[in-house]
Amino acid sequence: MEETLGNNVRPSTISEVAALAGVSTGTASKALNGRGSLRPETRLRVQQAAEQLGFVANAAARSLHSGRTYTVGMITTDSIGRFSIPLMIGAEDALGAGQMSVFLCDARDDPIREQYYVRTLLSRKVDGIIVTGRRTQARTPISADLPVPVVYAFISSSDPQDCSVVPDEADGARRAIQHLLAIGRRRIVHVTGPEHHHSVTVRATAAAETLAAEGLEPASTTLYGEWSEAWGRQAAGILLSTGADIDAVFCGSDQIARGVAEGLREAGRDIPRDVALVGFDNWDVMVQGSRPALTSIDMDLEGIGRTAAELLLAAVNGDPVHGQRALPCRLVPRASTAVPADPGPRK
Amino acid sequence: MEETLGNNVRPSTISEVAALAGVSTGTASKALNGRGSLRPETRLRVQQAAEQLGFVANAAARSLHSGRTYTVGMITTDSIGRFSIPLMIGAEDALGAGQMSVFLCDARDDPIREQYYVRTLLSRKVDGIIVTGRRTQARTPISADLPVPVVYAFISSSDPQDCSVVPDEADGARRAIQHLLAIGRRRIVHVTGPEHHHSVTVRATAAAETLAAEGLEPASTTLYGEWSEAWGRQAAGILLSTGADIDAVFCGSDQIARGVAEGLREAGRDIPRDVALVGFDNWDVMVQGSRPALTSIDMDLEGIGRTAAELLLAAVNGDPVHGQRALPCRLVPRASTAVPADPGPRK
DNA sequence: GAAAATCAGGAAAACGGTTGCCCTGACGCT
DNA sequence: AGCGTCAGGGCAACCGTTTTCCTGATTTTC
Repeated sequence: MEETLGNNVRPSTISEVAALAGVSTGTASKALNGRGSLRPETRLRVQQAAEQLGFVANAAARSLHSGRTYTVGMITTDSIGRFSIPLMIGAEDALGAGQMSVFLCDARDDPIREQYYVRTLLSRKVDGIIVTGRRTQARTPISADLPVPVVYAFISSSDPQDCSVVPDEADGARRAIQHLLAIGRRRIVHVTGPEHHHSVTVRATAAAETLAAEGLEPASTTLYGEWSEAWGRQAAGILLSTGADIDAVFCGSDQIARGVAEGLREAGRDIPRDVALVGFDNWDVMVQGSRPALTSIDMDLEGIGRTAAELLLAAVNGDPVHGQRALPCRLVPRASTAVPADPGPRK
Repeated sequence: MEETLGNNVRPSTISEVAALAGVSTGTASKALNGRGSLRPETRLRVQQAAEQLGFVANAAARSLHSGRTYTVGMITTDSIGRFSIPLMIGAEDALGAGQMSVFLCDARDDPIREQYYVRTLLSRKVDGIIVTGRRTQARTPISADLPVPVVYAFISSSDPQDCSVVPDEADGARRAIQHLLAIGRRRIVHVTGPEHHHSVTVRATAAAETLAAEGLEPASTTLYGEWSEAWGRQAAGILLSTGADIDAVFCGSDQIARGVAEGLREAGRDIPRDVALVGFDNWDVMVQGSRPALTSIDMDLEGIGRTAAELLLAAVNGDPVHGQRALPCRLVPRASTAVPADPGPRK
């Protein structure tokens, strides 16, 4: 009863195909791979036999001979999270198109686990490894002298010789400020995350420089806090209570921006009329849930994943790229910076 | 310059190890795997040679012989999303502990892609396949008569003989209602997602039945809408304008609950004093961002992923389990149902 | 001290597929 | 008729590892 259904359940081998087609295994192989010189009729006969048996070549056996596995490992250093997913999607996209399969390894920020995974991946003879993680800050390389190419995505390697693909966060901050300037705001303040976070300092610095380049000063000292909505609400309170004269806030994350939006709105400030707001990350659920919808900076994580995968493929094919590549960000305009004069953000 | 660093870069084979240790490859294999009868001294010599060369056994060659690859495929039917991640983490957890590696396949809801991936996985001779997806609704099996076991996680297969692990959503709804009853609420209404969504009907039915079992009727007809905060806010407006006399709302998702919370709060209603609120999903960013923090139903997605992986491992080891397994939900109490009398939710 | 038992390790055959080389036979040419 | 050419397809080596079988050598046993 159990297995009444199964007929072609047992995977068949090329010798069975060959036998059915009445040829040798070598000939069968050539027929299926379009090699050698065979009569079209023979080729067809083998193909039909393979079809009939549901034959699928054993990748292990094949790779044993070719040395290539068409497989890569993807190590995410901290648990698979909001940032890792788009990166993985992007990478998987580019690799899948290249007929590669992906080994998923979640190292959970544990170096031991990570080394274990590297070892496993090497035993599986992956053609390459992609390392991703939550923070853009540089990390120590996963291992020196690996027999396969490695590309870091989002996270970067502290070894400048390693290939890393990261978002140009300074570019993102610059775009945010320039956008606010473009809609006529001049009294701009920056509310962001923890002061010692790499992304925070990069973005804050770029924001300040962009203002300075226009001969402007921040409307208030930059507010550092946590990556949370609660901090955003608190920051709004601070801005209101100090009576700072502001007409725009650039936030270090969408969550913070959403908190700021709530805080300001509840105090009767209109967004964007009184205060325009720009977030960072372009996290759909935050930018859409916020009232009004948030203008935000998109780091194009999927693009980063895709680029990393493409560079890895290039390296696998003997064209290694060294050093860090920073990909530009994109500003996505929404209601929180839609000025009255403007009929609204373009679709 | 390029490769000055690499010394042990080329992966070494067991015959190199054997040569270095002065034994045959067979003996080297035995030494490294603890097989056969060898002099301790010989064993050690081989191990040191392997260490020195950084030898890692080629998994392809090994699996060619053993027939096992210690590899499973994980197909996520719709794009890797909020639901798939915890599932994947759970599965990866259970599999990693079992020394298995995971092939990640994102089929993006495309049947063609899915079949392509199944084929690829079979060619890679995975020991089994886990299928996950966003909806809990049953789906057609990925393929009939596969030579390897398949387990569905979160999503379920329409073939009752297939092994599926799903959340017991009715149980979740029951817990939500019982919790509200336990804190003394009697005039309860259900606000949820699209009427024809499988999860929606299951939860709504269970909620109504639980109320009925207590001899209660819903305080208002169930409100069906979208899975969004905006709909939650709108629903709050409807409840307020119809003047329904309610003291609790059970929502079909945390996003809806958050919207309801905002809507009610802005109308001056106090949560939980006037109206208690329970969400569904226990999505951290929503339950924490909401004011007050949301009591929610947790489907234990990680547990589902883990269980699915465990069942798959069992099947791989010759202990197949058929049919559907529904895992209970868990209510996570937070401020939105913390009644004044109660000193607050237990940590 | 010889036969038997035990131990250590080597040789070789798998696993499944690919590929270079070689053989065979048909055909065309002189 | 005899030779060369070439298409078609078989043979066998090889990829890296495991495992079975087997052979010497050593130890045990009577």
